[in-house]
Amino acid sequence: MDSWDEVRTAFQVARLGTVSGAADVLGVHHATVIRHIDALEGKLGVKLFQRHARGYTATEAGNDLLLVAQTTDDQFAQLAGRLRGRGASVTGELVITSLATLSPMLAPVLAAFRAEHPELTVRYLTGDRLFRLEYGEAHVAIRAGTAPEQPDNVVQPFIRQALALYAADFYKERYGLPKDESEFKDHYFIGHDTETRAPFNIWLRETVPIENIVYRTADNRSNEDGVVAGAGIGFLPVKIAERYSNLTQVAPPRPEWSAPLWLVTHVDLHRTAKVQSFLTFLKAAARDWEV
Amino acid sequence: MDSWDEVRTAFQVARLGTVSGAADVLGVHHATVIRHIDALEGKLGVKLFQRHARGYTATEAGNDLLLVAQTTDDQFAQLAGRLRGRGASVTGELVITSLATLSPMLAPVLAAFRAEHPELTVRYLTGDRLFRLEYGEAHVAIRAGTAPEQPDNVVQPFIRQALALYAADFYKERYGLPKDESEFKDHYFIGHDTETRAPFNIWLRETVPIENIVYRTADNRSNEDGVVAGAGIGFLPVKIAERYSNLTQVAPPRPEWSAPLWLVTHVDLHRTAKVQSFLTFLKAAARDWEV
DNA sequence: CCTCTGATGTGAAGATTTGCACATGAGGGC
DNA sequence: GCCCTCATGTGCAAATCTTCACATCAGAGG
Repeated sequence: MDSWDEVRTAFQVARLGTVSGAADVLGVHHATVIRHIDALEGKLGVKLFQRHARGYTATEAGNDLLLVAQTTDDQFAQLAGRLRGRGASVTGELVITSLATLSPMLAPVLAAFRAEHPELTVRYLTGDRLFRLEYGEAHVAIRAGTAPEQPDNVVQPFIRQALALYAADFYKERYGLPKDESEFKDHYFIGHDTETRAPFNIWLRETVPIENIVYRTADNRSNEDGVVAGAGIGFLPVKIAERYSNLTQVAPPRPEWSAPLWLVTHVDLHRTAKVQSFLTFLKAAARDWEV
Repeated sequence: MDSWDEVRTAFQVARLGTVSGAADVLGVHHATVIRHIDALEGKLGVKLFQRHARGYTATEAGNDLLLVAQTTDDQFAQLAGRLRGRGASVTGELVITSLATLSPMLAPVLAAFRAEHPELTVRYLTGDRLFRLEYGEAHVAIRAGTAPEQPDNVVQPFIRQALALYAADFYKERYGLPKDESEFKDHYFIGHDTETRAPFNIWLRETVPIENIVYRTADNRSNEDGVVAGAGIGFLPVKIAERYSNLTQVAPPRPEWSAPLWLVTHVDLHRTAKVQSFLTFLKAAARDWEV
């Protein structure tokens, strides 16, 4: 059965009883209908209809086909309805991936977005490995660093996350706070263990003597924990630091410290209402994360 | 959803994950598959797949389609199996129509044929009105008289039903029997009420004085009842007369009395195994009905 | 009885679909 | 690191399918 269109044609003929009627419904010429039927009967080796001058009447085989094709027609109609609706509405799954750092900021946004769209299921993926948009693993990715340049991805600038230097009360009581940058050499800092291309990290290594970077971590979460514990002065996103009452801002955020974030979507999904709707929502919510 | 073939293409792509694989299975070029998908997505306004260099992965919409199309594919496969089997096997209905006269002879044949084909349902239609093969009312018709000449019907000569003259015991005891044709003028006969073109009836009216045809009936069954009741000498098919023990053959069957019978089938059904099988069976069984 | 309408059926022209060739790109294995 | 394989994607020619025009036929209605 390798031609579903012919089944569809036969279905309409069986339903309506005439070739001409079926041709009208299908929007094709009646000759086409006749040829479809002939072809189908030839392939199946069964007569589906008895031909007479007043129309086609279905044989037993034709009636059997009618029943099967009727349900198919119904199911396809339902499917088309669902699919067309899905294209224009915000339902189903929305899969977001980002660096784990952004989780505290993103979580309330995702929760609010889902609250606006009750039929939506949010999947928020963070992890060490990069989730690949190309394979449908996510609808939207938030990436840091230099602009990704993969061909099938739609990349747009998001925000520059405001970063500032913070010290915990424990540190302040023990070592005091630097009044300005010139006193940094007399203080202890928290930095990345490995040399990264992150702007604030480069700035840190250029400004502070390497021996003053006394607490080094491998990931952002550990870095945050170190700052909060008073292991040294360290960089934190402003939005994160605001969550702790025991932190004092040592220096206000500067643009040159922050790496740009990028919103990345797959080109196939970028135009969908679901993705567009979320992007708009996200950008509005992120306005005050900016430097 | 006005192109089931495109759904079928999308189904194979969703199932296999690659355009090339789907193209192989479908027996078309991969470019065709791509265009089908593009067309379908365009019509539905939804992305069914995310394209990447290693293949196509289905979106939620694509997975939805996959589920629906999978059942469709299964059902069509089953249907094709049933239909193809039906073309080559003797199952379903077999609808026969004939003059009511033939019922006594036909019934045992139909019973035996059905016994050979347990999946067959026999519908034997007799009645005043002619059942029309063109409208699918019957698979096989047995007609009397001159050869029917409708274009869509396949007509083949069947048999000439052996007719003979019979008298019942009641008649014989009261009037005796004619020794030969010359004594017919002294006997009473049973004939058709209206002038028919049936050969035996024409012969009767030419041979026997009209006033000797004293019992006239409108249909064959009444004619038979009249003969059996001894209302006069009358024509009966030999096969029918044999069923009665109280009948004496007044004159043996003659070819010129009998009208030819014809087997008629609709051209669309004539080549099917069911019809062919029945025709063969019927002709074998009818060999001894012949004149 | 005759016409008129609305069916099916078929050969030829036209339009759409398909197939082909080639380009491009991503992984896997040596 | 490089090649080799196997994907997708696209312009153009070819083949198929569709449409058109016309023929035929059955039945309804005067």
